[in-house]
Amino acid sequence: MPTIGVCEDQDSIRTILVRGLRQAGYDVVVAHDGREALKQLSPDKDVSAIIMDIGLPDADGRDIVQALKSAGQHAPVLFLTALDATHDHLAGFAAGADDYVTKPFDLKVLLARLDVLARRAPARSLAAGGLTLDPISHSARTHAGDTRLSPTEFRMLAAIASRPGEVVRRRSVIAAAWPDGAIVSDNTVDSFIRRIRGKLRSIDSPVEIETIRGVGFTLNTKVGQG
Amino acid sequence: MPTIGVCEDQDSIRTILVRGLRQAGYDVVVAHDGREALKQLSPDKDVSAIIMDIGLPDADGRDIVQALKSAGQHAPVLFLTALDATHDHLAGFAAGADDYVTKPFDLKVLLARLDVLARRAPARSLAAGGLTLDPISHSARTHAGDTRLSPTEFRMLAAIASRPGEVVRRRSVIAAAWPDGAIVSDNTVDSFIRRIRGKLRSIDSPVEIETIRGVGFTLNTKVGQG
DNA sequence: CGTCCGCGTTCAGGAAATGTGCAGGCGCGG
DNA sequence: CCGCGCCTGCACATTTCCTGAACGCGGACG
Repeated sequence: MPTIGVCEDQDSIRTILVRGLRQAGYDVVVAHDGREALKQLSPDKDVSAIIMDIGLPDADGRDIVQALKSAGQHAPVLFLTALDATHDHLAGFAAGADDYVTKPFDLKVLLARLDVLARRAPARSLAAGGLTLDPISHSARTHAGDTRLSPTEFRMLAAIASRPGEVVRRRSVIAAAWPDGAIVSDNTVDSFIRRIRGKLRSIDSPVEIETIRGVGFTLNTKVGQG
Repeated sequence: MPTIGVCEDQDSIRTILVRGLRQAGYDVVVAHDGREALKQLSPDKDVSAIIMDIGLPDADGRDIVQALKSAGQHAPVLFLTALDATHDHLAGFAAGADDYVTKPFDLKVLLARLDVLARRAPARSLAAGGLTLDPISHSARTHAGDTRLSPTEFRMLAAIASRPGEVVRRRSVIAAAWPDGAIVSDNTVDSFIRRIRGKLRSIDSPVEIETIRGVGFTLNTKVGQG
């Protein structure tokens, strides 16, 4: 579920990275050069960490990182580069690196280092109108307490709560909560919605799931509450 | 003035570290072995980061770190060791490392990495209250007594207890308790969890291992207890 | 050399949580 | 007033986990 940004111009390395990250369960945003990185990794993009090459064709990766940071992108950065000298390391950290790995690199070790960075990043708890979702423990919390959701329940609720006010179609809910291509009857979705509603009620949630007949669901703040 | 904890048994290296750190403007707390580290770096000591050797004379540095973390010491940890193999790196990160540097090392680079760690505010308050792990004797202690754990049992418990409140995935548990690449059936993990639970019960532990179905395990304070 | 014991592993059975979907009724919208 | 879509309560299948026990391997020990 967490997303990693990758900026690397060499095809072979980029492929290894992307494949490894996906296999490890990350979503990946890819950029092939600095220009693209500035767009793909802009501060509004929600990435947990960034892997940045230094020797890009159109810019110095360190400059890109500094530009991103000054623009407000605070995700931790891991430089991945062939530059191994002491002053290269120091320059990398001076540019705002959170980690610095030299090529050739060990994919497993890189993933472990990335885990550390992603874990450090402020827990991306999804909050909407007094309801807080904790993706780590699969739980939902309000002022009145918290409740644990099953994996499927949590994915469904997260899909709906991540777009408060908007209407989320049944298709979207299914796509978010079930593996690709899964065949799920509408009735099953309804069943889950019912259970989630029950759990939200049990913790006196200030928001509720509203049904948009014939379309899908939406998250609404309850009347008479905050 | 930030303080750095250093645990290293080799005189030459320890001297270089301490001198370099002092010159860089840090206060330094020194330990020569695991036993001393447990005292000098206890959770009430306010250190910004810890440099830990793995090959200590009286214990494994990784076990020391996990014991410290389960006791509530959440300062970031940098392992400094001669163990360079992939599985050594992975074992280090599985044990809760925030960085991992191999000897021989470049002092300037190490200081730069330390800067990155020390800059981060850990801001954790949770502790596995009432349960103390002793990495030297591989035992767990409460007010009611103590019990010995097998090496695997201890590493599993340490992995879970070193992150109180967080959910530790099965994968992480396996990564922390078994060598890299080991094929461990879920059933085996369950079996160990059961034995650990039994031992915790036998010493009337105020905390217990709770399973998060489909995800992993977490350390919880028992209801009705402190 | 044989025995015992600690340790890691595995199995079978059952319990519990979760995923799925039926049947019937209610209510919204036309 | 009708029909479809949604809600509810329930039953069933499946997955995941717990329990109790046993096995094999190796080291310690006599």
